[in-house]
Amino acid sequence: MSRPVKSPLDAFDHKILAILQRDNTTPQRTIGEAVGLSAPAVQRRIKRMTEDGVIRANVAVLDPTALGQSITIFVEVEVISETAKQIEEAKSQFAAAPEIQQCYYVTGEADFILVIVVPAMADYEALTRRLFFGNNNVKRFRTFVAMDRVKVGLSIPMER
Amino acid sequence: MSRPVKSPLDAFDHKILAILQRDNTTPQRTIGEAVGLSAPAVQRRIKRMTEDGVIRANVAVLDPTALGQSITIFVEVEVISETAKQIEEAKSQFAAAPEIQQCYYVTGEADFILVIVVPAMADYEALTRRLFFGNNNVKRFRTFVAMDRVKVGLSIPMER
DNA sequence: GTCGTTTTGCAATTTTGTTTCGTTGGAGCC
DNA sequence: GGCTCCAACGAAACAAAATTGCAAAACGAC
Repeated sequence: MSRPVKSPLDAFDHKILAILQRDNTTPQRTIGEAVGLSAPAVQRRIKRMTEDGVIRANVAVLDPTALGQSITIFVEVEVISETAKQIEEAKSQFAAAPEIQQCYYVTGEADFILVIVVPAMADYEALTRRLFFGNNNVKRFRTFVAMDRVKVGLSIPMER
Repeated sequence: MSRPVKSPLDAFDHKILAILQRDNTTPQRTIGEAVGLSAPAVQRRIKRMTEDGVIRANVAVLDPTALGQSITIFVEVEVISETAKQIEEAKSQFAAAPEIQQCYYVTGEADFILVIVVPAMADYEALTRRLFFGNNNVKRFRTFVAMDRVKVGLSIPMER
């Protein structure tokens, strides 16, 4: 972890972020016009927010079906022992699996919720054997197969 | 919507995509060196894949906590009637809510799984009133609050 | 009001993206 | 084989965007 020495974000920053999280290929000059700043000013703000960790990454979003990775699966995992050590172990194990796109540690009837993308059911089966059946701290897991990815994004709504 | 006339992706394309989905600010020249192509060749491939819809978007990933949107919530929704019309209605309703980042139509004990990000619990409560209690086709919903976003991404594993 | 700090805009520079164009390599055909 | 056609390539020229340096304006503290 680096050092997130956050300066507060003002209205300019919010507008810039709103644009970038929709399309980060937008030229700084265009952003500048949209928010009422010069291109260098925009650039400095982007740099600052990147260093502060407000902007975590700049990525291309791909279509899974175009890559033969057409199955999306949700899994609720319930563990047996919830000691700090065991939880950390589970977290790092889940984080390390490339098929696992998202992993959350949650309250409620489950302990972890995973979002998994695989080419075929056989791959998911192999994954369950490795991650769940091969882990004796996993009490139970429930699988949900996505029939339709109605909406997929990481965009954060920005009011103002 | 244009026409996604997909050409098959070769090994070069895969390598390029792998780089772009990790960091799409990587210069084309650098990508070219990494994959063994010239910058224009890389540029043409990126353009083609964008037109074909393989590359869906280019976005900045923001840190929700830096924006005061610190609560991530999962919801499993079960509906009463599963006619095509009702399902479509639910889909468009969920897709329209900005707080809902992801929505999947799934098989299993639930019908929909939602990933929601809100500033505070009060906002989620308001949302439940609007979306679930205000919709008489919703039979039941289960809420999971994320204590830790262990891993969050949309990166698709690319073998080869 | 004055000083010091911060942030800005402009202009010059550097880097990156894009287009042009001539060449190469392969598929299909005579 | 020899031929054309087509698709993709790379080198170089070109256009656009990002980045840097610097002086001026805006903001705060005193």
